[in-house]
Amino acid sequence: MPPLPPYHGTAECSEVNSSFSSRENAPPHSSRPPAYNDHSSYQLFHGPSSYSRPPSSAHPSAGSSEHRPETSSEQPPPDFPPEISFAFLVKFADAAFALQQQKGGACPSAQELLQLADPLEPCLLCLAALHAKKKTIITVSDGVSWCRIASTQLPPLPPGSSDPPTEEDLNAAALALSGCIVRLGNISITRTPRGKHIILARAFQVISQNCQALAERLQTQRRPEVVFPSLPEGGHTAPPSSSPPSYPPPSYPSSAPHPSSHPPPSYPSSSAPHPSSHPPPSYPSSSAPHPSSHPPPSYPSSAPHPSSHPPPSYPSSSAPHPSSHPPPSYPSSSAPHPSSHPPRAFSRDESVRNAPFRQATGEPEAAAAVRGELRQFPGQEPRCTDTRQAPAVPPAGHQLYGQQSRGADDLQAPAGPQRHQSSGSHRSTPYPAAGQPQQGQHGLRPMGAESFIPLKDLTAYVAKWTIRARVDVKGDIRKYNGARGPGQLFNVELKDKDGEIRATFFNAAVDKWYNILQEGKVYYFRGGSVKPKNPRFNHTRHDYELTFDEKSSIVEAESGADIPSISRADLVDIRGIEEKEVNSTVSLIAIVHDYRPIQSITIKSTGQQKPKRDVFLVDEGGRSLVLTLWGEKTETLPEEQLCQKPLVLLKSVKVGDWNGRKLDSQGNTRVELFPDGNRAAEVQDWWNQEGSRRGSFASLSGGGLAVGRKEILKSLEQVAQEAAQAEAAVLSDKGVYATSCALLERIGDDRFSWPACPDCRKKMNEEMPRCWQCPSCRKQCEQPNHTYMLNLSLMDLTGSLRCSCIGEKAEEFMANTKAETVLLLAEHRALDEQGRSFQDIFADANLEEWIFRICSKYDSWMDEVSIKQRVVAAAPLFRRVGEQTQHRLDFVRTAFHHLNIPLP
DNA sequence: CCCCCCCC
Repeated sequence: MPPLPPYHGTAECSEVNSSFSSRENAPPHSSRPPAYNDHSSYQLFHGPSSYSRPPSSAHPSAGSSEHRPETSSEQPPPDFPPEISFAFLVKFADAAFALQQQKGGACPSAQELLQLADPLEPCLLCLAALHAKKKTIITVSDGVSWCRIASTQLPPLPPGSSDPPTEEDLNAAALALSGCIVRLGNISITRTPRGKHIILARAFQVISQNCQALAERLQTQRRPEVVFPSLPEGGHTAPPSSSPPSYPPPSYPSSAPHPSSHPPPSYPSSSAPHPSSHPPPSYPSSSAPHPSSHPPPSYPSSAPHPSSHPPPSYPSSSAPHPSSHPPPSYPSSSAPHPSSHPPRAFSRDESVRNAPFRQATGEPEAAAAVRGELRQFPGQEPRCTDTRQAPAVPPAGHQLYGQQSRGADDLQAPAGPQRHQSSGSHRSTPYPAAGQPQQGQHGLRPMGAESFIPLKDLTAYVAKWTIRARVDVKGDIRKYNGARGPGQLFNVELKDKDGEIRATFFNAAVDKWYNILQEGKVYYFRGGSVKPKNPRFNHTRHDYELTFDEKSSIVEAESGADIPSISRADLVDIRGIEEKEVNSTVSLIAIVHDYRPIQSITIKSTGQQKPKRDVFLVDEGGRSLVLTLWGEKTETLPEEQLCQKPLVLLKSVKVGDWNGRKLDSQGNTRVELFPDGNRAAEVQDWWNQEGSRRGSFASLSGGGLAVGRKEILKSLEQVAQEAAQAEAAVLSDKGVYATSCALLERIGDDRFSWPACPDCRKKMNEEMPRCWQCPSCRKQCEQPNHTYMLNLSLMDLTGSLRCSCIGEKAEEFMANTKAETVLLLAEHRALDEQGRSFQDIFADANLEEWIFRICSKYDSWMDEVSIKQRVVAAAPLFRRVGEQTQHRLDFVRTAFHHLNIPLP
């Protein structure tokens, strides 16, 4: 297709103009130019093209036209079929606007918009098509502009094709779509994190094949791509309208009912599997045609349906606009615009300029941050050629410690675990020169008196040495089975003023020294052996390591104030951990703002039990991060401390990547309550003044899902494929985990919970009113624990995926409402405090984009084993469609203003 | 002489 821009792979395209128009909704108005007809607003947003253009006097959208793409000034060919139009997308706006009026200014819900847009079946001329990666990419035109639409449906195959069809068959079939008029079913528009728009058609159907000549003619002419007005970042799925097409501009009065120029679509409604002669492409396990992608429209009969009801005519005398926005009086076109949204230009370029997400949209910080990370994954749009890259979201409150001077900022040496009780008193202790041991405070002259050497000077070639060092970290005792039988050992990390080294104690030395050595204290060490370290296991800043035995000499030193405990330069803040590589080691100071009970975990490899406790850390960045304390480290933070939300220093914790980022204690982790130093004071001050007043913190890990930079996002197709290819052992055990960015198209609202046993979670039976029994564990209680089991339909460019979501995680999709509440709403047909019915709660969840953590596992039901997907965590990506609608409505007002049309 | 670092 030489005149058409090359296909870049992702059906990215084209935003069809979904902006708002006045059209039929516009009242008759004296200033309205005669040429202002059904399509003038289309031009307004679409650029100077094609359809009859309003005189420029009525079209003063200054500042916008120069941003528009060059568009052809041609009319569509006169023989162009009337059903072909992009206007269906524009219609949506009218209907939404009308609905907003009806709702007294409130935004239509996503569900309402969806119903407005029903049946979502525009007809367009196919100029070109191709089939790739189970997608059919159709380039369609309305005679003036073009866009691409992706569908997961196969192109219709000629009879006699092999089954399953080969790639060649599919490509040939796609090619044959050129010149056909296709009806596109079940359309949605989504916006990718990088601002591209993707139009998806769940299904398409060829309704006429004899427009080849038309298509060829158009293919040889350069025609503009349809461009959406630039929407705010976070722009989102807009179910477009598809009322009976109205092209070319007819001359019916603007307020008249829409002439229904077409018979109702002859194929079943969009919710049914498409009756194509060929089955839809089959994805592993998940790709069956969506059985109920849209509920049957239960649209209130009084609502204006764009295709069946005359749109409201908004008499100019009507009451003041009930919108929450400034009453738009719009006295004249020269008056300052009252809208908070300036007239917008409608080019992609502008959407780039608007890119700084948070500022532009007030989007929640977490979502912006997630998106900031998403921009790190060009793989999400593999062939995306544009270079726009919104600036990374700067981590709020982020501070750099690396450049700080040492010394004053360094933490002072702790005297032991209860250091905070004697804070700061060591600071004035004069620093003794190395090699000149001090007189003991009690006249005691320790054996180190002869001299000691700095750690950094210690090598295998120093014959007889004494060192003076702090036990910076004392590791746990570890049992092992070596070549020479079982043994035990522990490590310490020794530190002096300007060096560090690791030392190990084996077997008898463990018995002798483990209890004597105390973390944080300073000792003179003598009689150890020095050997080169193995850098694979030992990451200290020293080339050697030490071994002490039971005959070594270790004597506590009198003071250690000269040896800083930890340098501020070594401390990271929580936001900084996002950047850290998985498995790296970090140290930080933070507040423990929450904690979980100690659990006993069975270690898979050994079968032994190990205690574990999750605690939640926060610092002035406001991000929460979970730290798992393992084994004996659980004892470092006892409950009575935890409940006071203490300040802690964590030295050498490992960065993990479960649900984003987390931390794990290691054998050599040091946990210190109430550390000293500037950094400690900083965090504590923040907590005292601000943090402690906040109820919750956005999580970098744990409950909510934050996608770390290193996380690879997978398409739903990949998720299903990789699950299908995974080892059976993994699928039946842990499951295969993947993270995906997708649209939550719908949550099934029939059977969304089960009465779970509070003890074993099995389904309980109600033996009699207020008497439930668990058939599994025999527990009896008055009230079961109603637990969500949601059926989610996810959708992305590559297809759809059915997932379940169980338990508390599911509450996130349900406006944080408990299953029991939703059940009650359903039972009593009641409304909650926000006036929502149970269907509203489901409806409001639809069409939101999330980052999903999906676990694929074997599941057996009725003796049949299949792979099931479960959402184990999710982070919202964009704001609601409804919010976007609000923005678009503002946009309409601006347009009305510029057209000199008074708003009703 | 160890060198494991865990669980959802």
